[in-house]
Amino acid sequence: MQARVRFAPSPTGELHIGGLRTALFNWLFARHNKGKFILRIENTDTLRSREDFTKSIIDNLKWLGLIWDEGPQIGGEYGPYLQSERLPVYKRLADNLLKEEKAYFCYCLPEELEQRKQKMQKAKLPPLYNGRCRYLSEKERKSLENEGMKPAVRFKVLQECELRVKDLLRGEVKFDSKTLGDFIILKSDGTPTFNFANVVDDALMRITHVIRGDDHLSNTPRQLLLYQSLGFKEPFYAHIPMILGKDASKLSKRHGATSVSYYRKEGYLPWALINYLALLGWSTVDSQQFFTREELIQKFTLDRVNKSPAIFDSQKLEWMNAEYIRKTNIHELAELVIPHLRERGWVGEKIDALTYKKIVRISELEKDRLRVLSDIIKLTDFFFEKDFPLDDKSVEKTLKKDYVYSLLKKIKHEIEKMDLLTQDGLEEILRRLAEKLNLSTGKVFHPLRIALTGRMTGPGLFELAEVLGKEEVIRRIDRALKLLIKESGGLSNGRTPDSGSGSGGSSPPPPATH
RNA sequence: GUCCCCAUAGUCUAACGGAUAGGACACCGGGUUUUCAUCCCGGCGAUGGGGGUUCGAUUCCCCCUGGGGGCACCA
Repeated sequence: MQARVRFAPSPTGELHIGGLRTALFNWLFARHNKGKFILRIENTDTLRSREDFTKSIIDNLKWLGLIWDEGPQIGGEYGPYLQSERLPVYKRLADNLLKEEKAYFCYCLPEELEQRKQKMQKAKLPPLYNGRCRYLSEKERKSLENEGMKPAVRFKVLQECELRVKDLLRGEVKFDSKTLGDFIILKSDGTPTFNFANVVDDALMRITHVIRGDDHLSNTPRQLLLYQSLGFKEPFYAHIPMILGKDASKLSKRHGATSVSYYRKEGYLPWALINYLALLGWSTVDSQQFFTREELIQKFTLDRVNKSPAIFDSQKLEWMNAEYIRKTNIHELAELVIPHLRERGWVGEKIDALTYKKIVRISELEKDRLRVLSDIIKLTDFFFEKDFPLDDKSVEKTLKKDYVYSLLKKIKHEIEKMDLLTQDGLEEILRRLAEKLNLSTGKVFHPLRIALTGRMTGPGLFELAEVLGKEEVIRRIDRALKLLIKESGGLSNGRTPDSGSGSGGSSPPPPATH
């Protein structure tokens, strides 16, 4: 028998990290077993379901490469795959249950139910439905109906019995039907509830293995009852551990970003996300960390899925993303980085050959510093903006040393003599200059770095200077010189500069004259 | 409250009932580098508690504790 599994998100929000992990395990299971992976949209909550969420979920799954074999947009022989298009199916099966007296109409109002529930909780009783509408006579029903009451359909939990969930991960889990209580299968507006729609669709879509979050384990006995009453064969179950937030409660918005869209926007690579998530609750004997797609499919089996919940560690995800960025070749990386540059307004829709070359080179230079793709923005402003800001601390600590003014002048002079500013050429000039002035190389490199980039950190000085080009480098040195003139104007008006290095022998720059 | 699930370092995890309890992230130290990052080397750090079973328990059983989830006309 061919394995058929499904991912059945409800479009009441963005695709969630936890949902994605469930989708991933299903997908891996299907691919590993050469079975089918089915996508079904559970949009029976008419109030909260939104079409744009459906679109977004579908879009994100595609982005991640978790492609389904049957489902929205591609169809399949067990469709439709949107629950909102399957209403007649649920109605028909609910009618059958009514006819067989396995279900009954319930006229209780939501407010009544809520009140009763609270009472029972106060009395420290399990808050189950009390069965008020279970034994209504035909007459009573008619009169309620005449009052215009729209009933819900409630499933009758008849016999007291032990329900056994055969879970592939946890073994046999037993439940007592007494703890269940009659539950609604069709709401008064005619839409099915989760337990009902889920069972009906899984059965009709020939789902063989239900792989889903641990939080559904306690729903399973109700579903088992439905399978039996409907005359369907129950599937195999695998309840995988949930993903928790830092405080070990169910991962939710208050733990920070949980939507796949967010990670996509930030610049996480789809496979990094998948690789990281695969390791949350699953592992190989040797604790292998990195997997190619083929490897993961080949190695993934349910029997190596852990039973205990896992805390989502965004730091490790970030590390893994950085690892994958480093493994990306520079042309691919450039392509990945371009949308971020575009969004920032640093490049336009059309990119000419020269700009493209520059982006490729910058990607290469910054590669080791990127943890997420959007980091490119804060790292490379000096490559794209003429008037990038200078870091105050760096200016204070390094640029304002009194030997720097004359040093920068000399560097500028040397550069002006070059035909073309090349990486090697600049290095030679600066090293020679350092030797001549009896300065350590650092003393020469650092001030120039700040003049060119505004900060102490970044790619190799010679490399980045070559990207900037001769003219721009000179312009930036001038900018720094002007700044020093202004600053020292202030200094000569009272404050004394804290003593400089002594070597270098430069005279203090002239006071500003404006 | 009740039912169910879970329990190895801060985090993710490995370990036929038999190793100094292994790996990864984070953290700390050192080295390489013009800086940052990368890279390399090293370090810190765990079987929740109590009972059994056994020659021997991380591993099997029971109790306790702790955490989580369900008990909706949400999914």
